[in-house]
Amino acid sequence: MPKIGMEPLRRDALIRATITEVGRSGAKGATVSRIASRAGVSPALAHHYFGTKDRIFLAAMRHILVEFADGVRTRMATAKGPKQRLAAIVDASFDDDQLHPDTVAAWLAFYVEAQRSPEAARLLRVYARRLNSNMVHELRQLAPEATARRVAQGLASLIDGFYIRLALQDRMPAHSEIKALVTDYIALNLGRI
Amino acid sequence: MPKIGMEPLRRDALIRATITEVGRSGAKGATVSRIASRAGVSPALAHHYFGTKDRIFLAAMRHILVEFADGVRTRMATAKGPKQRLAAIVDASFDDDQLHPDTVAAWLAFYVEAQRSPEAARLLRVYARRLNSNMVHELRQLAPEATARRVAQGLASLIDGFYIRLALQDRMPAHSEIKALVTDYIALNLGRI
Amino acid sequence: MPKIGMEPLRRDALIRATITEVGRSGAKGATVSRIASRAGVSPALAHHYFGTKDRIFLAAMRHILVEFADGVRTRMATAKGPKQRLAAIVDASFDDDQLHPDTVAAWLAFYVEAQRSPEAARLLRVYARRLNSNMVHELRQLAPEATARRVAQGLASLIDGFYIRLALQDRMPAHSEIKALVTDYIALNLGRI
Amino acid sequence: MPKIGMEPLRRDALIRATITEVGRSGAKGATVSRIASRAGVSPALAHHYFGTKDRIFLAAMRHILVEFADGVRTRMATAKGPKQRLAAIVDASFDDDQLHPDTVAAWLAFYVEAQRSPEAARLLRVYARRLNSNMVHELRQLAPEATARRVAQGLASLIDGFYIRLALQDRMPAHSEIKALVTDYIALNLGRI
DNA sequence: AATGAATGAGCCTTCATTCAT
DNA sequence: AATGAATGAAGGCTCATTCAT
Repeated sequence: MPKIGMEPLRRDALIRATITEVGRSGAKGATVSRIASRAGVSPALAHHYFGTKDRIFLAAMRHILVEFADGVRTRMATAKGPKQRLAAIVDASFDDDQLHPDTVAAWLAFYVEAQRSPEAARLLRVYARRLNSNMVHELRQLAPEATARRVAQGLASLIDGFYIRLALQDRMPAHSEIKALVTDYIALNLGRI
Repeated sequence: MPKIGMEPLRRDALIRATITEVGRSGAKGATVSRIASRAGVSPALAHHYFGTKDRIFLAAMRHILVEFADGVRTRMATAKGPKQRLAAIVDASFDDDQLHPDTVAAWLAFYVEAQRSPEAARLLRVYARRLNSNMVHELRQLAPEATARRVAQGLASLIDGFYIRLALQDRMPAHSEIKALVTDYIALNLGRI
Repeated sequence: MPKIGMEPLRRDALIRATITEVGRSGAKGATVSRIASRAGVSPALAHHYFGTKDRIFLAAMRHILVEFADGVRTRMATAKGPKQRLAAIVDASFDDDQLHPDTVAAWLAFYVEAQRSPEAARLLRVYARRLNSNMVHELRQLAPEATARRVAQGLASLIDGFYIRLALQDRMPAHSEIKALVTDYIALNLGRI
Repeated sequence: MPKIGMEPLRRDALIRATITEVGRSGAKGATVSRIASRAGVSPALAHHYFGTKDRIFLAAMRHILVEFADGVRTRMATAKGPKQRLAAIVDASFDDDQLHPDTVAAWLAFYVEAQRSPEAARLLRVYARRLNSNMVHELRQLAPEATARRVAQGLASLIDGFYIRLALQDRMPAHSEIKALVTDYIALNLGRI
């Protein structure tokens, strides 16, 4: 019983199913069949909407990045001053939604997949640069240019590092503690301001 | 031209080929055929020596971890005092050998694979715990227990973060600069000692 | 030209192809490729419908056993008295359909395969017990319990023995003569009733 | 440490290993490697002595048939009169050695294999004919030619039938009971002589 | 006499993808 | 709009067999 206006719903369901499936079964285990079946549709429909598996993956990646960007933007809107705006970025990174195990695992899997997909790499680059320029822009108001660039590098690495460890290591600190560690990093680097 | 005593040579060649292949083609693209052919042998021989693809991967992972552990141990041997010993760990982490693009990529791929392989996860856990206990042990001589544990977490995350970014991001700082950033992290946290 | 409702047709074709192929090439020679190609489909489709080769084999075995059971049931329906019902079993066993060389050979091959497949063994056990209880039930009306059990054993063995010899020996008697030999066995054991 | 005069020992060990292995793992599961390893030698040596796997199997089959023939011959030597000589054949068939589960299973497996190996089929035919002519020869002294031929057929089938059922069915009667059933068959057919 | 080394051939199985309906 | 039907291509793995030592 085909209905009209189903397309956006199906696309969304498939994207969510992809993230969950990649998170749980890994990039290798996430077959089109499984993704489709999780979304409640046939594998053929997934191809109908996305063309290839790569494009399904790409769409899912884009979805994750957009959600993160939205999280940053929302928090930025109400933040006052560079310090609060830096905190907004950190907050968005360690938002409970973003830290859902499936999402973290999927993020990591996509991250790695990106090494072989130029398009995925481009996506990641765009996001990374935007994030970096955001950080540098705020940091520059608190420290010299060179320091700002340096701290931005460290900050991004620290965040990514916690992500990968959350995905793979057991015995990790609580989310709140992680956030505190990242915030500390900023404070330490800029001196007790 | 079959000779005797080939086994260790073949095993080694296959392990190296695995690391290179995983680094370049990813965990998915690294088929037994490609690995074997890179090692100059038939796929059947790879199975003859390792049994399954999983075990080939495991052996390669073990190889990477052992090499890293050796690097740490060697540097530790000549290091004097906790600060130098911490520096030894950082040094070993950013050794030029360890930072070879193929190795970094392979390390990352294995890291992710570990989410589905209990045995690989175990390997990683052992290595992570040893590293952590090493760090904590040194840090405890420079700061209170709680601080030591906290800094060790941040330190490990920072290192992992740089690794993943080295594998995936362009425009990364020079290795020396990265090492400086990590060293700074320790210094900042322990106060200018 | 894919049509709808193909599944039962394909399953059937594959099962028949399996029996023929196992009969002609043996259990070892009957590869999924050959079976599929005999059924006019790709090997992938065979897996699509049956999952594994084992399950294809199992389905084929079940088919043979069900056909035999049907033959018995049909003949039983119109048989009057225990002697006729015993004859019905013998008749069904040496029905021309059941005695088709491919079927006999397949039956034998499956019979042997069953030694390593618990599920196949279970299938065979069920069929053997049903057959035995059928025989004993009829024989008991013509002779004491102990005799009935004994003759049922001999009868089943005699039938199986002729089967295996039909599959493997040359210079076998005609089907009618075999049937007479089996019928004689009953008569001899129960006395000339 | 190669020794001289090892050949017959190795051949024998390999043949025995083949029978055991085929009995336990089936014709499919009995690989040259497993057979060789059970015999305590390398797979290469098995080929050195027998050339191909088929020839190893053939040798094992021949071994079983010869052992059976020896059993018959030995018992025949001391048997007096046709009835005792028929009993000798039955006795040899249900000798405890011949009924060892591995041997029965192997016998059956070879029996089936023979359908695809002309040489194995020839072996089997020779043995079957010799057995048949033995039986007929004795029976002819107790009954008319036609009866003798008929009973010989039934007798051989009954024996083969018990064999296959011993290999595959559970809940079989004791060996002694089986032997009695077979002996009864002869007596019933020849009248209470 | 015996084996470690090595491989070609082949099998089961999976999966992304296409197509007619 | 949606799917069942179907397959080509490829991958992991096994095994009989060969060969130099």
